[in-house]
Amino acid sequence: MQNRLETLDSILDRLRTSIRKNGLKNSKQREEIISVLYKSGTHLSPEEIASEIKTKDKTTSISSVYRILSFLEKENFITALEADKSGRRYEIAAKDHHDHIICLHCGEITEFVDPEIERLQIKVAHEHNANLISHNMKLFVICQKCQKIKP
Amino acid sequence: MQNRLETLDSILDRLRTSIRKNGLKNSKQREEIISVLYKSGTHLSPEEIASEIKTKDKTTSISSVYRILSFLEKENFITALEADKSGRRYEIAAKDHHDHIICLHCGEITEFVDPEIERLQIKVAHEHNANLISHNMKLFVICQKCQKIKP
DNA sequence: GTATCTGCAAATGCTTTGCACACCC
DNA sequence: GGGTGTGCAAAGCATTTGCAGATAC
Repeated sequence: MQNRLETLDSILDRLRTSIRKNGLKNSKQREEIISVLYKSGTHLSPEEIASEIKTKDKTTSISSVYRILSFLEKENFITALEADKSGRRYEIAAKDHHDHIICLHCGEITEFVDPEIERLQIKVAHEHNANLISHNMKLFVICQKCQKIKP
Repeated sequence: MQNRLETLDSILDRLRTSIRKNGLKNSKQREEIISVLYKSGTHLSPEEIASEIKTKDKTTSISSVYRILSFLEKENFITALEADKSGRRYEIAAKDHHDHIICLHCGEITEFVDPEIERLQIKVAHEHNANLISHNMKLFVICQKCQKIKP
C-alpha cells in the first residue's frame, strides 16, 4: 500500500461537504464504509465490507453497501478494481494514483506506478487524437512466493 | 484492426488439431464462431455472436456460444475484453498482440501497441520479483469525434 | 456403440431496484 | 413534515450448469 495523502478525518470532512453539495443527508453507513476501507488498506469486496461493518455490531444490508459504494465511486472517494471474475473490489482513493500487479496463482495484489508508462499512455492517446481521461493497467504475474511453490 | 497474421483456413486447421489433441469431437458451431469473429474484425459480445450465427440459418443456443467461447479462449484462439459493465467481448487472437483505447462517450474501441510500454511492464514485474504472464491495459479517452460533439 | 456436443430451461452469483419504514435537516 | 436513507426481499442480467436427445468417430 502506498502513502496516505490525507487523514481519515479530512476525508470524512470532504464527504460531508460532498453530501451537502448534492443536497443529500448524512448517514453513519457512508462514513462507516469509508472508514473500513481506509483502515483496511487493502482491496475489499462489497461482501467483505458488509461483514466487516457487521462485526462492529451494525446491521448494515448488502444493498446499502452497493448503493453507497456507487455514490462514493462517483464522487471519487474510492476506486474500483476488477482483479478477477469474482466481482469488483474497492479501495480508498486518497492515495497516489497507481496500477496493479496481480498474482494469477495466489491472487495477491500489489500496487505500483511507473511515471514513464504514465507519460507514454498520454502520448499514445494523443497520437490517436484522443483525450486520455483515465486508464486501467493490470499486470498478471506469478509472484516470487508462488514461483517457489510451483517451479 | 491490425494485420491478420493467419488465414481463416489456417486457424480452422489449428482448431481441428487442438480438438483432436484434447480428445474432443468436431462441431460446426466451433468453426462458425471462429469464422464469425474472424470475419467481423471487431469485438463481439456472446449475444452478438449468437445472433450473427442465427442469421445464417443455424439455431445455435447462447449456452453453446458461452461454452465454445470458454474453450476457444483457453486454447488461445480468441481473447476476451471487458470494455464496460455490459459483459465480455471477444476477438480473434490471430492478430499481433495489442491493447485497447476505449472512448467513454461512444464506446469505440481502437487497438494499439507501444513497444516501449511493453518493455517497461516486463521491467516493473521484474522489479517486484514477479514473472509477467500477461497484462491488460485499457486507455479510457474521449475520441476526436466525441470531442467535437461535446466540447 | 460410446463419449462428446448441443439446445433448452433452470440455477447461479453479483448487482440493482421497489417498497415501507426510519432517520436527518 | 418532507424528502432522503435503509433493510428486506424480489428482480435483473450475464454467465454457468444439469439433463436428455443429437452427433461425431
